[in-house]
Amino acid sequence: MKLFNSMTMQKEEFVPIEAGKVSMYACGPTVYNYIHVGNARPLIMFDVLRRYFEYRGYEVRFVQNFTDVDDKIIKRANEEGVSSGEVSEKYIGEYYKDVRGLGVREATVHPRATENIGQIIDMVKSLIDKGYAYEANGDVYYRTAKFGSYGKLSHQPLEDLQAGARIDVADIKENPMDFALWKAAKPGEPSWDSPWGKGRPGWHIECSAMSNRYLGKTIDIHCGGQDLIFPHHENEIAQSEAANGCKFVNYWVHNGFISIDNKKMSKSLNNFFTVREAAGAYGYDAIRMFMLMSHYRSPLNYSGEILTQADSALERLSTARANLSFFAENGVDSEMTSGEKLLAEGLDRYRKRFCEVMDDDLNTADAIAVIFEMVREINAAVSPVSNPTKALARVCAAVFDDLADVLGLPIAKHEEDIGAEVEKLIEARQIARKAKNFVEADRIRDELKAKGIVLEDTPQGVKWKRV
RNA sequence: GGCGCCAUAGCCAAGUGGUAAGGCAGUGGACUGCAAAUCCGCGAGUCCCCAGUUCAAAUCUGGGUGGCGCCUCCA
Repeated sequence: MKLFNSMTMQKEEFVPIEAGKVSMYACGPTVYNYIHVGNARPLIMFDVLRRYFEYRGYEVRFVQNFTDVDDKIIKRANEEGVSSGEVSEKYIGEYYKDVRGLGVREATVHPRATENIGQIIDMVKSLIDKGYAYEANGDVYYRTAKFGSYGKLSHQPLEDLQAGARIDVADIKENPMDFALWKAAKPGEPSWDSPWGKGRPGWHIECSAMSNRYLGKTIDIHCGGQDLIFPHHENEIAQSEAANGCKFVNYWVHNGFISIDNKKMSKSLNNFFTVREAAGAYGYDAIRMFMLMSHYRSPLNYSGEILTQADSALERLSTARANLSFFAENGVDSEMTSGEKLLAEGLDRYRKRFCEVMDDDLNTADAIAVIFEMVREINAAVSPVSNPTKALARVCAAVFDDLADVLGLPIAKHEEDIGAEVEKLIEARQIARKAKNFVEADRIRDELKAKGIVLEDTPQGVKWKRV
């Protein structure tokens, strides 16, 4: 499999540190608000990356943290007159609701910064001991000038970064580019005891400490949004490599942004839609489909129109899958015909093509195209006209489900019970149809449609679906 | 100023040297009592523009134009 590595800026063949295993770290949310649609992209895309590794037989250890102590959380807590712990607890809960709705599986571990203060302090101490950090008025800063390759991920030498940096005259830092590892406590803030007095961790050190604790000194893949490259990921490299004396990450994988009216969706521009809002209007499923339909590194413009398009596309897949369930129940009860056997065997080529495109830097847009092509063939073969066997419908469903599961495509696989009352109406309509009483038949169909149930007549029986 | 990204049909979007995938929308036909769904068919002659390399360029090179991002908390 090839992945685009932001460090080398090219696609590279993925070679795991340990055969058959993958360690992945993703920077998780700072929990002071609902997540927005832009935040959902890495969650969904790296969930797909993880699922695909598993599909290919890897054992994946995936760690995603919660930043649950931070200026913004404290600010929010003060505004609402509650503790910062209450704020983070609330939004961790809301995060899980959205993530479940989006079909994102839970990580192997979801560590919290506040559960790792000891590890963080140890790492800061180690950096001071090695000369990579210094204490100033209860704060501890990273000495960027000491880390020779600072800037290697963002491909900007330290001098260029300094040229663009604003310089605070009263700054206690040795260098404007130095960043805080530990912040001295201010009154009313959550704090922990440390060798430098009471304080709390800086943002960047959390991820270094947690990836080290849960995944080890060197990890296979570190992922996140492109806007984390600088300074966050750059700083993680400086911290981890200085403290551990070895390479931090083998593959840096970054997703592109979601924009609105061609401007980056961001909290600072206040041009974002929360996942909750978008899901309310178009459904969680449409959001996931929207993300999957393009490559994870491409810029993606959010609009209501495209979410509607994504939902329509998904509807076609859901209909096809429901059709397979229908014929698995109502198909011919015999062995597959020779023609069907041939078709069933041919389905493997879709599986193969699916893997080929996914192997090429996780090309989910192509992967979806492969599924659509497969669906076209299946729809033709498993239809009222072809009168297929149950066996064929089941084989098609199995392949369909396998591929859909890799992408986490939200496709309902099993129809729930329709209810006795509706079944009676469907039966009454069938009697009316047989008697050529189409006025009555259409009346019943309209009645059910008003209840959100759409009927389709086939020689094999009446199909229904909720809309 | 430094670094980087993007430009393909009405809309979304793959494709990085060899006759332009896929989806949404639209439209013609088949099927249906009528529908719905489905299947078959139809749409890019400037793949932003110009020049170059090549037997061959959406794809490579150079130069434009337009848009975006990072350099500051941000997925």
